[in-house]
Amino acid sequence: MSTCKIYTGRMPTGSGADLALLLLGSYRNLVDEVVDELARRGFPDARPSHEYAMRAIQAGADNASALGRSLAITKQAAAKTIAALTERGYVTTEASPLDARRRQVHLTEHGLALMRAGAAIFDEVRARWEQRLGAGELARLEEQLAQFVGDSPIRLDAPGWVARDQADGH
Amino acid sequence: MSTCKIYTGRMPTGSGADLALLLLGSYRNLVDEVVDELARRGFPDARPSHEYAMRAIQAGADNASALGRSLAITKQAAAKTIAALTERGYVTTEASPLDARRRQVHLTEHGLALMRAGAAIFDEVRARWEQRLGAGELARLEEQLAQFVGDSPIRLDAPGWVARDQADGH
DNA sequence: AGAAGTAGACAACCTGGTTGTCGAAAAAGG
DNA sequence: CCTTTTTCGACAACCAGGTTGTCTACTTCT
Repeated sequence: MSTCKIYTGRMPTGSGADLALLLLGSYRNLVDEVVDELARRGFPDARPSHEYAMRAIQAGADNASALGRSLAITKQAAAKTIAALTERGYVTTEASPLDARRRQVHLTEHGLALMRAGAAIFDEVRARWEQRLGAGELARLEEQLAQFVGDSPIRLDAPGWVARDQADGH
Repeated sequence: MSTCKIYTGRMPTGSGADLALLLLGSYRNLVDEVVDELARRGFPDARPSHEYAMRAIQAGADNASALGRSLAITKQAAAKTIAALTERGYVTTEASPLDARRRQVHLTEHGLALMRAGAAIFDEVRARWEQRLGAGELARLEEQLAQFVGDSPIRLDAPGWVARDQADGH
């Protein structure tokens, strides 16, 4: 509890570095909450990156190379992701009849269930934010953020943060 | 150029998952810009995590254990960070005269220069955002984000994203 | 003095990425 | 039709930034 914070609340709203911390912190809070709730609802091994990868698969990136392109990562990394998803039973692969090189990926029922649960929880959390801010305010915030994001592909090579409680070694 | 995007702009502002992507994307855009500019200004090996670690060091976390507590990571990870900073010449360590176990860390002139440059660039980017949004708007946005962050310590175990151009293997 | 706690080092490991190389299959083009 | 080029996926080695667990040296508390 006494972990002193790198950013100790209510800062004077001015420094660019703090703005970055605010953005990162908000993201983390949102995502951590979703991951925790997902674990509680029977998906203890779901990681943020899985969600995004499965979205891309659902949207048509049904093989390693395409998934890599879609996620702006290498096909090798994409293949690893697919392997992880397969291990956990969220997707299956099979040989493509059209192209003997391809291994075609698609979601299992379990995978679809994860996506439904994930989307629902995301929306719940967003609804809580909306309640705190007011509907118009949140929409405005999203619009403003969208301006900064522009049309740049969002790279989510953000890795390991599962928000496990940090118990310092022994 | 044809990397299809996971989030293709102007989304309808409603889904919680997209909100997460907006936050992450904004953060990445901001930080990538700073890292790039830092490289251009003579700090080609500066990583986002360095900035944050050095801030904590400057704020008094002048040994591995303290730095770990400050950053909410293990002391081992903190020691690795200190090693990386030392390698790059941003900090030096010396034995503490008061406590023979401790290795006291402090910033070098080069490290201070990095921090000055980093802060300046961060502020420049923020100023550009402010210009686009209007001063009041950005302040409001920051305030709203601060509400979501609350007083939770911001964990920045976000790792490897340096936004290097993704050239797919051969 | 002795017990308990803390600082840091070392080793092994994990995750989500990265190169680079390769063989097999498909597509393009003479 | 045969050759060249491209693409897909696999394998191996590596890296960054974390994690545990174990261990020794030093401090502090009683």
